[in-house]
Amino acid sequence: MINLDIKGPFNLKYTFESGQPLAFFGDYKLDNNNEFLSYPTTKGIFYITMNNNSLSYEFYGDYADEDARKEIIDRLGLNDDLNYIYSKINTDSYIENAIRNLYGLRVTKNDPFETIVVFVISQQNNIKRIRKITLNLIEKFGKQLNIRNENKKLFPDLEDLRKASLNDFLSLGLGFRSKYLYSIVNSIDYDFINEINKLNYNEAKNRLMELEGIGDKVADCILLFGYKRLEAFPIDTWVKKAMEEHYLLKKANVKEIHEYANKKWNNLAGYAQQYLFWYKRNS
DNA sequence: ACCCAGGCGGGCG
DNA sequence: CGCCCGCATGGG
Repeated sequence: MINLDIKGPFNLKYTFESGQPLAFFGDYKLDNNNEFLSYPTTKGIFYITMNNNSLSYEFYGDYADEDARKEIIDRLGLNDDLNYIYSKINTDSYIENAIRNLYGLRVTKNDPFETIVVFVISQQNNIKRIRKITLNLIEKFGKQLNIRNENKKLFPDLEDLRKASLNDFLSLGLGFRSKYLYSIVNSIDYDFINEINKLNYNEAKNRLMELEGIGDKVADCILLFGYKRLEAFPIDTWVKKAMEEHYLLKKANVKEIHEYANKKWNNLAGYAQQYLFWYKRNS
């Protein structure tokens, strides 16, 4: 057991539940005053316990101690200065309500490849089914890791998913997204994934959108949750609805919405988006 | 039986 | 550009 400090407000439940990658392949339980989160990565499995805002963890797999620590800090957004972020995005009463209702929700930084996979699956889909399909992929293509005589599955990496056929994806429930995922895993490599880090936001988004099945919205999700580009502003049906009802007051195209959001919330539009999305979806 | 879900690609005007 | 359609699948 290793302990981690948390600065500022942090709500593990909201962070886990709010439609970010962990919601699609992690496990969360609340038992008395203890919260438990576990999740697989491509290299190991993490077990996190929260009690009275104190966080401890164990991990298994191919991680040096310091890398495991960094994995959790990134994954849960523990280094974000949430009070500063609130001061920048709390611009009006609507988002103020969202922040009050979701106080401590953090934008997570997930593994870029994992994020590409889950958000390609996410299109025209609902959260429950995204999760089911993602767990199917893990079960079928993830490497096995033995922990205390129990066999666990890791998140499949690029090579694991290259072993899949188009029919494999279809049989796991990906539907019309099967051809997208098949095309992507067979056309990118880890250089492609790492190069995104060196590009500015617009360049990175255009690069991602060259892939089949990645459009404006999915590219923004990958940039926000996989690369933690906080200027990314994914516009799905819920966010579009929130923007039209509370901000733009009329139909606007995605370009106008992006400009408006990044102007209003500076380079933290992605954080604002996550609060608007989850708040709108649950109201 | 319809409608929708963290959309995208392609075709048409 | 904007609009419309097909695309798989399961749940309300």
